[in-house]
Amino acid sequence: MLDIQTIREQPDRVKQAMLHKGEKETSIVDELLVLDKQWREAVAATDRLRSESNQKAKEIGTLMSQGKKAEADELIKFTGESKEKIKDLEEQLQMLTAKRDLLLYRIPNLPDDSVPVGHSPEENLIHSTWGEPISNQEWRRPHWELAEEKGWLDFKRGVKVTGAGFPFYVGPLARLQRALIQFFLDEANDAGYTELQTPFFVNEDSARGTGQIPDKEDMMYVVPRDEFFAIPTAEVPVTNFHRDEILKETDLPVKYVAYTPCWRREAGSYGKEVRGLNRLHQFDKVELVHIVHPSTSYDALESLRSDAEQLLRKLELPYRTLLMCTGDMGFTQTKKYDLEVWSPGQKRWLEVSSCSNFESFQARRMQLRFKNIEGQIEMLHTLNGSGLALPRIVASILETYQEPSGKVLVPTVLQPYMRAKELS
RNA sequence: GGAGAGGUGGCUGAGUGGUCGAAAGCGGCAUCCUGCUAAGAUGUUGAACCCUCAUAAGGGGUUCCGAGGGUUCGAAUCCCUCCCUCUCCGCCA
Repeated sequence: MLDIQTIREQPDRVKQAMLHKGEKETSIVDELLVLDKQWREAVAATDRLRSESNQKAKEIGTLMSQGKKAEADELIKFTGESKEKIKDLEEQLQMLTAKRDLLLYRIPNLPDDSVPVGHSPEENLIHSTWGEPISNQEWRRPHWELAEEKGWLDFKRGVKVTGAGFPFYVGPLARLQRALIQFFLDEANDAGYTELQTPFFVNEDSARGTGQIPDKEDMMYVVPRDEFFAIPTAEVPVTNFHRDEILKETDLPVKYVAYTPCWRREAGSYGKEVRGLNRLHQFDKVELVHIVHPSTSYDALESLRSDAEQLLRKLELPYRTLLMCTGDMGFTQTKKYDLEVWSPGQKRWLEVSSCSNFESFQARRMQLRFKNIEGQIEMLHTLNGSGLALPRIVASILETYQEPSGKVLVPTVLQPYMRAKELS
């Protein structure tokens, strides 16, 4: 959610940003400003009347204690009448607030000036590439073929037990995942992140805090009986950790890492894109979150990206980093990098991390603030990025470390965790 | 899951219908004092929103005593629903 102040003062800048983010209409900005004006007038009117009524109610108390019943009765008549009026005004105000907020929630975050303007994925900027993507090796098989043949991945039983998109990882592959999680967490700890183990279910307030509801409600699994949501990413519990809190400036920056499973309904996904481990309903992910002083959030974004990139480098998996253009980066971000790992068996890039700055967009919604050295209260900036999402890393390892014989080697950094040099 | 108790400001904790945004203590901050590892004195000290205003300082107003409703001219105080905490029982890794 944007600061209403920004919209009041720079409506044209907001409209421009909306167009750059691919919105077709900017008229809601004007609608919002009209409503905002009405809302403020209504607030003023309500407050004035209430003030008057409060004043009189106090006098009644005094008069009563002095035994001046007749005078008190007259005032009671007056306050009794204003009570009705206040009720009407309050109803009006509530309606205006709801309408205003509805529009406010529909206005996207403003892209940073360093973000390329564009409307399609083709306009994303290739920020950098690392390693040599393997091509011309037709013998390399996609991970699902190899892994199912070896019995390391069991989709069929996953379907039997739960449904599509809930595979079993068996033996070496289960251990590879555990090794990756451990490796990612250890690296993050070394880089100064505080590890959190979080709830895997959250309540409605938390889902709203990070913006999963109202608009992305359909992505989450719901536990109706207890009104919980299965988390679609650790971002939800981790960022909500400090919801409604005022941190001290001296505590900043705050950096968290958390491993969690993630559940996503992924309604509407199908076909080649979702083969094998490419897209699942349940997957594991290690998530990095920064909560920082507003003046440092863009430096934090670079450091977050670099932390995630280091993991791929240590795993020796060729990857590229994209700077997402305005139209491809989503509603809540001001700047976003995607990390894509090369999948030589599928001959395509797979997104394994997405590092974003939200500035105060999430923080405002969550009332996540800090008290600065002068004692004033300001919104914090939040950032997050995957470090990293497991299934596509596993896919890429199965294809990159594959040998013509079908043997799969273990990346050097994982060998101590796996206590083995190859998967078997 | 059953029975009981309770949820007040950064913390402890008073307050059971009117002058209570809330006593007191602790903590924090500021100043002063003291030459000794910290003590004392004085003052100050919650948040959100609206208006005023030079996007200053300051001022005015409204709301917030777990959350949401209700009763009342008036609610931290009374009633209802929900959430949470504690104690006992039950169950359980």
